[in-house]
This record gives sequence, structure tokens and C-alpha cells, in this order.
Amino acid sequence: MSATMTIGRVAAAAGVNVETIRFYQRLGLLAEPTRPPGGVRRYGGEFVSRLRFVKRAQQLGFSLAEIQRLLVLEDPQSCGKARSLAAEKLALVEARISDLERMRGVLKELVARCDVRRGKVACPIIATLTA
Amino acid sequence: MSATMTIGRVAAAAGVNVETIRFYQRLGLLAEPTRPPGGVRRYGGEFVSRLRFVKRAQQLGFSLAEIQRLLVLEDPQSCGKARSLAAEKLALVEARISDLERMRGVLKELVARCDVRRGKVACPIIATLTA
DNA sequence: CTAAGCTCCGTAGTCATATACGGAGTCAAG
DNA sequence: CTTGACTCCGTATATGACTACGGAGCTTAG
Repeated sequence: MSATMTIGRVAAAAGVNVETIRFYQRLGLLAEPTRPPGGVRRYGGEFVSRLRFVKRAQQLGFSLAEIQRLLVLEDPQSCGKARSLAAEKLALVEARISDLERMRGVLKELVARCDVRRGKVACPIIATLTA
Repeated sequence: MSATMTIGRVAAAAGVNVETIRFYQRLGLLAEPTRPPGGVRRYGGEFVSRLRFVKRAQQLGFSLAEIQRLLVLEDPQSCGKARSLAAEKLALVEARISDLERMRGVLKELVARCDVRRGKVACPIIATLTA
């Protein structure tokens, strides 16, 4: 096989910390190749892909626990499960967006009011949060 | 004064856990009234307002550390500082919204592709994340 | 061959935001 | 005055995702 890289090279290739890989291995997210007697573990390109998978899924808002569930779905039959995990995550993301949009509205207004009422007695931001 | 409530009543009034109040006091976010010899601390309505302030600011995305900085700005002169904290937070919130919108796009596409290609060999979601 | 730099491994620490626990003291209703 | 609920205080635990450390044991460039 092409299992030639050391853990450090894998880490560099995927742009993560060595400790992070070891951490994922402990969690069972990534495989831990057998170590040749008196040697060091070697990794192939597939391992790097898997690691990138984890990082990409993470960027989509999946937690490590969810990614673990995602990684189990390798057989084509489980497409439905993957779909529902993704749909569920989509709903969460949309909810989070709504929350943030509400926050954005309030913050914008706070900043704007602060600009208008400069020089008044109390800071409108503090006053608003207090009231 | 109207410092009549016990910590439990304050907690109920603000809808938080008693432990949370004590935690905030340890952080220095909330005052810890002097305890009468052989008695129990009493709190007034102002304390409840302050606690609500903390919770409201938190809902706007301020961390406890930031709220601490916000709470120091009681004199009217520091309006500018409050404004810049709010503006900074606004920028963060907007960045976070962009991130989430990107995530939303990818997740939507994943789910959609899954619906279209049902029955094919590999799950498009897994395939996409792997590629 | 040697020295520098990796890898291995287990354990422990970090950050943020709380929540839980336990024993002793205090308050309030009946 | 008793009893049950509440407060106080310090410490410990929880969660998620890492990061750090230390001392062996490898590996590799020169």
C-alpha cells in the first residue's frame, strides 16, 4: 500500500495538529493503523481524506459525535440516514441564522441610537440593556 | 433600602439558577452584598435588573467577559466604548451569519442531491464529503 | 554513528458556562 | 420551638474540542 506518511506529515497535509489526530483516534473517529514491531505507524492518502472529511463536516456544523455517526454510513443503503442527519443539521443552522439575525437587528439599532444621541446624559446602549 | 429578597427569590425573578448567580458573583459580574452577622444576604430590585442586563447582553452574543467590560461603563462618558464593543460584536454576528449561510447552502444542496439520486450506488452526501 | 527531531502513550490541563453536592448555619410558618 | 426549606461556601463535575507535557523509543540527515 501507499501507507507511507508519519502522523506529523498527515497533520501537515491536512492542516491540523498532531495532537488533534491522536485525539480523534482516541474517540474512534479515525483508525489507528497497527504499529510494526519496533516501528512507527504509517498512514496513506486515504487517511488524509478521512481526516479532511471530518474537518469539512465540522465546518458544516456537525459535532464530532455526529461525524462519528456519519462515518459509519459507508454502505449505500444508509443514504436515508445521512440525509436525515443533514436535514436535521440544516434545520439547526437555519434556526441559528434566525437567532443571529435578531441579534444583528438589535445590535444595529443600539449602535445607531448611540450615534444619534451622542452627548446626552446616559449612554443609550447601557440604558437599553438596563431597562 | 428595598434589599429584601433572598438569592432564591432573585433567581426565580430573573429565571436563572441560584448557582448561576453565585457563579456570576465569583466572576465579579454581580455584587455580593455584605452579609449581616449571623444572617443571610438580601438583594434589591436593582440587583435583579443587573442580572437581567447580563442575560440580555448574553442573548446578543456577548460573552461573560465582554459583559463584564460592559458593566464597568456606567458613567456617561464611556458611551464611545460601549458603542465600539457593540459595533465589534455586530461585525462578529454578521460574520457568523455569513458562515452559517454558506453552511446552509451546502447542506441544502446535499439534501437535495440525496433526494434526486435515490437508488444510485453511493450516497451523494457521503460521496461529497469524502471527495 | 550520532544528534536532532519525530512518534508513542498516558495523563492532565484549558476554556467557557454553568450545574451538582454536602454539611453547617439560618429563616419562617405553624 | 420545631421542622422543613433555604442559604452559604468550597469543591467537584459536566460538556466539547482540543492542547500540553514528559520520558521513552524510533528515524533520518549528515
